[in-house]
Amino acid sequence: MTKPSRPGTAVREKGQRRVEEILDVAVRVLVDDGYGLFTMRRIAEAADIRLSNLQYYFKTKEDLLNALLKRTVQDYEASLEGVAGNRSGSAKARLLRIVEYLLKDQETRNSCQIFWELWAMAGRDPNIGAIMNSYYDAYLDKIADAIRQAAPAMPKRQAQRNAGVIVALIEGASLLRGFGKPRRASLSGYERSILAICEQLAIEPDSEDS
Amino acid sequence: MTKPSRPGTAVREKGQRRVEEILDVAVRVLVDDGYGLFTMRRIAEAADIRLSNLQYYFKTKEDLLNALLKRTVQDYEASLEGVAGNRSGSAKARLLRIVEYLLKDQETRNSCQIFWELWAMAGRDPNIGAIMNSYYDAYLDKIADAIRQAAPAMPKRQAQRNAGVIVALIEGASLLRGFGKPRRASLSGYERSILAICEQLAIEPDSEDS
DNA sequence: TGTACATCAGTGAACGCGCGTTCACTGATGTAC
DNA sequence: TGTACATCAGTGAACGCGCGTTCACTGATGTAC
Repeated sequence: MTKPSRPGTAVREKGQRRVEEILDVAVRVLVDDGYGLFTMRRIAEAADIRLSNLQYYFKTKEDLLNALLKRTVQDYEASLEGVAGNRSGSAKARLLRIVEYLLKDQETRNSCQIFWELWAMAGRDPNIGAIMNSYYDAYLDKIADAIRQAAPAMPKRQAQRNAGVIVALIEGASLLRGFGKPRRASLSGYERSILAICEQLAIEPDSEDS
Repeated sequence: MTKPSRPGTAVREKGQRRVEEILDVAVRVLVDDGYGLFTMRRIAEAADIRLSNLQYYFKTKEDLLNALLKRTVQDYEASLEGVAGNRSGSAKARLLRIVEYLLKDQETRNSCQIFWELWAMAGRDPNIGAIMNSYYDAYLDKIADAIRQAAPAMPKRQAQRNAGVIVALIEGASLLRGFGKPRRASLSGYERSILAICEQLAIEPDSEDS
C-alpha cells in the first residue's frame, strides 16, 4: 500500500533511472509535439514501456507534467548558476558572459519550445505559474547580483530594475531571433545592440533614483 | 456545391454577423480555457449554436483557428496603427505614447493570454509562425518609424536594431509584469525604467555604427 | 546458504468520455420570371 | 403580386478514435530469519 508517495519517486536504483528516463522522453515529446500531443500513451510509447508502467511511476498526467516542469526549471537554474558562478574575468565581462550564454541558448530548439510552452501554461495554470515565477525570481536575482558586482555604487533598487530590463530584453528577444525565427536583415547586428544595452545597464547610477 | 470557399466567409449579412460572433466567442474560449480546451463543441456551445452549424461556417477546426488568428493579429496591428498614427505631440512623446499603450495593454488578461498562446503555437505550427512573423515585422517597422521621427539623424539600420530592442523589451516584460504576474517589489518603478530605455534608444546615434 | 515473504517493477484489458468529422436532412431567405 | 427554385443557414445523429484512468494480475528483487 505504500506506493510511491511523491510523484516520480522510485525507491530502487532501477526505478530512479526509469523516472529520469521517462522525464527525458516526456520533455522530448513536449518539445517536438507540443502540449496538444503530450499524452500518456505517446510518452509511454516513446519511452518503450507500457502505459500502465508509466502510470506506476506517475499516477496521473498532471503528476508527470509537474515533475517534468520542476526538473526542467531546476536544470535551467543550475546551468545559469554554473555560468553566473564562473568568477573569471572582470565583473563586467562576467555579466556579458551570462547574457551571451542566454542568447546562445535561445538559438536551440529545446530551450525555445520549452519556454514558449511554459509561458502559455503558466498563464493558465496557477501551479505552473508559481513555478515559473520562482524561476524568474531566481533569474532576476542572479542578474541583479552580476550588475551590482560590475557597478558596486549602484543602488540595489536600480540594479534590480535594470536586471528586470535585461531579463525582459533577453526573453523577448527569443520571439524575434529564437529558434526557427527568420533571420531578419533589419536586425543584423542585433546581438551586439543587446549586449551594449546590458553593458550600459551595469555601469554607474544615472541622475534619477530613489 | 459552392459552399463558402474561404473559411469563415458568409454571403448574406446574417452569415457575416454569425462569423464575427463565432470568432468573438472562439477568442474568449482560447483566452479563458487555453488551447487544450479549444474544441469545436465547446465553442459551438459558447456561441449557442449547434456543432454542425459551427462547421457550416468553419469546415474544420484548423480553418477556425486560422481565421481567428488572422483577425486577432489584424486587430492588434490596427490598434497599434491607431496609436502610432496619432500625430499630436513631439516625435519623442509619440514614441513614448506607443510604448505606454503597449505596456498598458499587457496588463489585460486578453492580450497576455492570447499572445502567450500564440507564441507557443507559432513555435510549433509553421502557418501560425508565418502569421506571427509578419505581425512582428509590421510591429518592428512601426517602432523603427517612430524612432526615426524622433531622431532623424539616426541611420536606418540603427533605428531598426533599436526597434528590435524596444519590441523585445516590451514583449519580454509581459512575462514579468503581465496580467496575473505577481507585483514584484524588486521591480517597483520598472515601467519608468522601460520608458527611459526607450527614450534613450530614440536619441542620436551613439559612437558605434556601420 | 536456503527459504519465505513483502515490496518493487512491469503488464494487459477494459471503462466511459469527449473529440473532429461526415452526412442526410429541414426551414428561411433572396431572386428570376 | 405571386410563385418556383436555388442557395443560405441551421439541425441531429452517428462514426471511429485516442484519451486518462482503473484494476487485477505477474514476475523480479531485496531482506529477514
